[in-house]
Formats: sequence, structure tokens, C-alpha cells
Amino acid sequence: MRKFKTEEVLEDAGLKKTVIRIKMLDFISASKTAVSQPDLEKIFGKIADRVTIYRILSAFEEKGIVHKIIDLHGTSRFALCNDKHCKEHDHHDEHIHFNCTECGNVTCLDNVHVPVIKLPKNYKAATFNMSVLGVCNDCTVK
Amino acid sequence: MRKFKTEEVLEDAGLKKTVIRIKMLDFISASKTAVSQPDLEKIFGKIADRVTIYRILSAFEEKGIVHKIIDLHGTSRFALCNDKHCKEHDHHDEHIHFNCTECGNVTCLDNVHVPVIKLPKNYKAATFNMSVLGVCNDCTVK
DNA sequence: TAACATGTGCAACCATGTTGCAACAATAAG
DNA sequence: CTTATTGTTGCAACATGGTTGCACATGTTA
Repeated sequence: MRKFKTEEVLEDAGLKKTVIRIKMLDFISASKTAVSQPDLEKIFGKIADRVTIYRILSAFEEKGIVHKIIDLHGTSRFALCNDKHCKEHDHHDEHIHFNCTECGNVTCLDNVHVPVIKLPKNYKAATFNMSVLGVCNDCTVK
Repeated sequence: MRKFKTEEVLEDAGLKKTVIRIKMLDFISASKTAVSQPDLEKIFGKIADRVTIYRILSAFEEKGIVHKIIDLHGTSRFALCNDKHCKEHDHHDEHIHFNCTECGNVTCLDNVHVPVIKLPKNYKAATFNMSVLGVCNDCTVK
């Protein structure tokens, strides 16, 4: 769909290409759903410290490589940024996130357009954040 | 707008009318915005334990008196349920929440209708959860 | 490969969420 | 009015996620 060379991305962001960063970024980019920090800790916890993972995610977010989503349980999840969104430095952009109640995965639905809604008077909307709760493709098919 | 008698509500829910519960419910019902547990702790922390506040909120939620919202920082906020929504025991209902970036308040916009969105194939939406980030009425006027 | 800038691990801390248990208060029964 | 029952509260304790400081290790550049 979209070319994505891990090492290039890190280089462009001015981040050193360390083993953990490359692995984490590979993993996040391979994952179709937004991954949580606990997820990443389970996977990379043996080769990297919890704090390191935390800091790498923060760095990725700051550089616009990934964006952060707060899921329905209040924990952070991370997903790759799409170019179109991440040109702006504001990352509360017009994504729609789909929370699957079966598998718990959070998916970015980039191809679903955000509807226009009308706000009460004197309310000024800056950005939208919409999440849909339901059953995702994988769990429907199973 | 809507009649709301604190003590009746507690009675209907089968909860004993204790001082703290009445005060908390009064406070939540008087508040136009969704209040966080930390907020409530600051206010009621001297007359009630942190755990008590937590349990009262859980009880309120379970009985359908209030509903819980996870705000953009991942902390829980609570707001009164409207009758129309809370007849269903599923509380992830079609509310739209407005997060004000100035004052940090979260407001339920009940009078704003939830738009219909089209999902990719095999995605089954159960409920929606939309939040809008911007500047609220109060902060616009100021 | 040496020097420097950056990245990492460890320890520690804070906030929120959560449970178990004992003490306590309110209500109903005698 | 006193006791039994039930539900409510406070305390202590723990789990998890987020966050910082500092010393040490590593990647990068010359």
C-alpha cells in the first residue's frame, strides 16, 4: 500500500538506528491495529527495559512517526501515522478508530471519512476523535 | 430541563441515602460537565475515603445513574445519564463528548445527533463514541 | 578507533484503579 | 429499646501505567 522503510524513517527523524527502535518500528508498522504499551512490553520486554520502550514510543510520537490513541480502557495505543495526517504537527486528527469488542484490537479506519457535525453555538471545534465499538473484520469472519 | 431528585434517584437504585452519596450525586448533577474522580477526591476527600468515592462512582455507574467517559488523557470522568440513553444497560451509547482545550472540561452534547458513518465490509458497529476537541461556550465567551 | 552525542537500564516515584477485611451505621425484627 | 441483619465505609495493601534522574553503554562521525 505505502512504502515504509524503517531505517529511512528513523534517519529522517534524526533518531539513531538502534536494534530496539528498528524492531519496535518494524513491529508497529507490520501491525494492522494500534498496539498498546503493555503489548509491546510483552514482546520486547526481554530485550529492552519498560522505560526504554516508553521513551521510544514518546520519541516516535514526537517525531510524528506514530500517533497515540487512548483506548476505551484509558490505556495508550500506538499506530503508524499516515503522511496525509502527520504533516500537521497536531496529532488529534481526523482519524476514526475502531475498537473491536471481541479481540480488543484498535484499528485506524483511514478510509472512512469523518462526518460533519453541527455544534451548539459558541462551541468551536478544533479536532475530532471518533471511535466506533463493534466487531472487526477478523472476528466477524471467524 | 429535567427533574432530578437526588434522594429519589438513590432510592430507585436501591442505594442507601448516605451523606456522601447524596452530596456526590448533587454535585455531579449540578455540574454541567463530566467530572473526574480526582476532581471529586479534591472536593470530597476530606469527608470520604478515596476508595469510597471510587466505589460510589462504580455503584452509580452500575445502577445507570451516571455514565463513565474516558477523556483524552485516559482518566475516567462521570456524568449524569439521560433517561433516553440509560434505559439500555449498555452505556457506550451515542453520546458526543466535547473536550475543551481551554478549561479541560468534558461536556455531553446530547442535543447533537450522531452522524451515520459507513464502515468497511465485515465491520459491525455496535456503538459509537465521539469526542470533539475544541473551545467550549464558556471559554469562547470569556 | 577515539570522542562525543545520544540511547538505555536501573531505581525510584506518582497517580489511578482495585480488592479484602474489619469496623461501622442504618434499618428491620423482636 | 435492643438486637440481628444488611449494606456502607475506612484502612491497608497491591497492580498497572506513566514519568524522571542519573550513571553507564552504544551508535555515529571524523
